[in-house]
This record gives sequence, C-alpha cells and structure tokens, in this order.
Amino acid sequence: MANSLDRLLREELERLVAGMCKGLNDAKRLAILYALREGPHNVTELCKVIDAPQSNTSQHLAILRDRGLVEAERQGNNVVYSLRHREVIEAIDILRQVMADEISRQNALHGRRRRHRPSPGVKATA
Amino acid sequence: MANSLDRLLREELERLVAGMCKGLNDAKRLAILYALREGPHNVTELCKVIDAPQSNTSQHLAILRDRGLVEAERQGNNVVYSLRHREVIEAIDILRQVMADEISRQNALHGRRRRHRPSPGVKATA
DNA sequence: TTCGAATATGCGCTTTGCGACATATTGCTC
DNA sequence: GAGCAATATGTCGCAAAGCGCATATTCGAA
Repeated sequence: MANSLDRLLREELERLVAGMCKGLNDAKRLAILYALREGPHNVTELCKVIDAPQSNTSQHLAILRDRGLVEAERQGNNVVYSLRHREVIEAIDILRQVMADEISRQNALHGRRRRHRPSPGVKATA
Repeated sequence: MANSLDRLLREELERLVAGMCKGLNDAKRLAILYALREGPHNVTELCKVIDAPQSNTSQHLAILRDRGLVEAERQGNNVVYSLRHREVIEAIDILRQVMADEISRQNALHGRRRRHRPSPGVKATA
C-alpha cells in the first residue's frame, strides 16, 4: 500500500515540479506574474518592473512562456505578454497567506528563543 | 507608478520564494507533503515513500522543517513528522489543475506542430 | 534595402541545490 | 554505562540555474 497509488502521483509531481514549480521558483518571475495580473505588458515595461536588464528579463519570460504560464503576442515592434492562468496567482496568494501565518506563529509562540524547531535536531547543550 | 507598491510586494515575494517556493521546488519534498496529508509518519516510513536513503530524506525534511511546512515530534526513538498547513496542499492542487489544463490545451490547440509558442522567438526559417 | 528599436538567444562564469557517503547525536534497553 | 536503532548533520562532487555580455533576429520606417 501507499506504493501503487503513489507511483502515479510521484510521476505527476515530477512533471509538476519541472513544469510549474521551477517556473515559480524565482522572485523576479513572481513579480512578472503579479505585474501581468493588472494587464498585459511589453518586455521593456517588465524590465522596469523587475528592475533587470533586458536580456535577463527575456530569459525569465522565456521560462514562463515555455511552461505556459504567460502568453506572448507581437504588436508591431514589440511583444506583449499576458497572464495565461489567473489561478496561479491564487495558488501563490495561498502560499503568501501560509507564510504570513507561519511568521506570526514563530514570533508569537515564544518571543524569546529565536531558534525555530526546538524539537529534533538541535544538540541540546552546545 | 507601479513602483512604490511593487517595492513592498517585491520584498515579500523575495521572502516567499526563499521561505515557501524553494521548499516546494522538489518532487520528493512534494511527495513527502502528500504522504503527510494522510497522517503523521516517521522518517523511516518517509524514506520508503520517496524511495531515498535515510540521509537524503532527513535533508529534505530539514528543509521542510526550517520553512515551517512540516512539524517534528519525538516519539521514543523516532521522530514523527506531520503536515503543518493543509492549505499548502490546496495550493499545489491548484497548480496541478493548471498544469493539466495547460497540457490538454497544448495537445488540443493544434495536434500537429509539436512546437509550443509559435509567436515570438523561433527563427521562422532555420 | 538600410537603419534602428525591441526582443530573443548563445556563451562563460558564479552560485545554488541535490545526492551519496561518512559521522555525530539522541534515546531506549539491558 | 554499553550497545543499538533512529535520525540529523558535515563534506564533497556534480548538475542546474541565474546573470551579464555580446550578438542575432524581427519588424517598422525612411
């Protein structure tokens, strides 16, 4: 048990990481997605948003594009990018919420003891 | 505009990537989370689930632990891990759905033309 | 068709992340 | 306290990712 079912899940998770998570694993790319949430933008505009040189921005856009997270369309001389799946933003927002909870939890739990995880690792003495 | 507001968002996204996304950016770690969704497990059990040696499993658990994604509790000789935020699974499930949509879309759009993204890059000729 | 603006891509470098091995730590039992 | 089982951690080598730079490609305009 927990082997036959997991087999399929494992493979799907493999693809998920390669296809989605890797694309979301960078602050600049997340910033791009959030910028596109407000509406389409061309590359030059996105350069300013993430404060990165053009080549770097294009590289990040290529990553998002290849994974189907954004859509590209030529308009005259420039290329306009737009968000393909708004649900992705939902997912990220959930993670933002979780992180907020986690931070306040760690701050509140015992304000002192700045070390997280008192349980397992942590050599009790030194 | 799009600079003052983004400033704060950018910093939060930075922390989000470091705190959450990095932790979710590995198939084995996702598999661990899904296994824990069914209930707590100790390390030895999780080794079997992700089919990895003990040291490697512990390393992944440390990563999840440090980011507050799982919780560890000693029970006698072994350490039992459990899921801290079920919402994380929700978020991942959303991404799974998005990926499924994206795959079927690419398959359907034009079955032929196995290349994705016909728009911008792609040297038209060679 | 020549030029220039906008964008994409190849390359080399540096940093980061994963995996395997060995080893340290912790707690239980005798 | 000695020994054992379970888990955690340090180190190393390697593959992957991000970045800057130079360069190629595409399109519009003159």
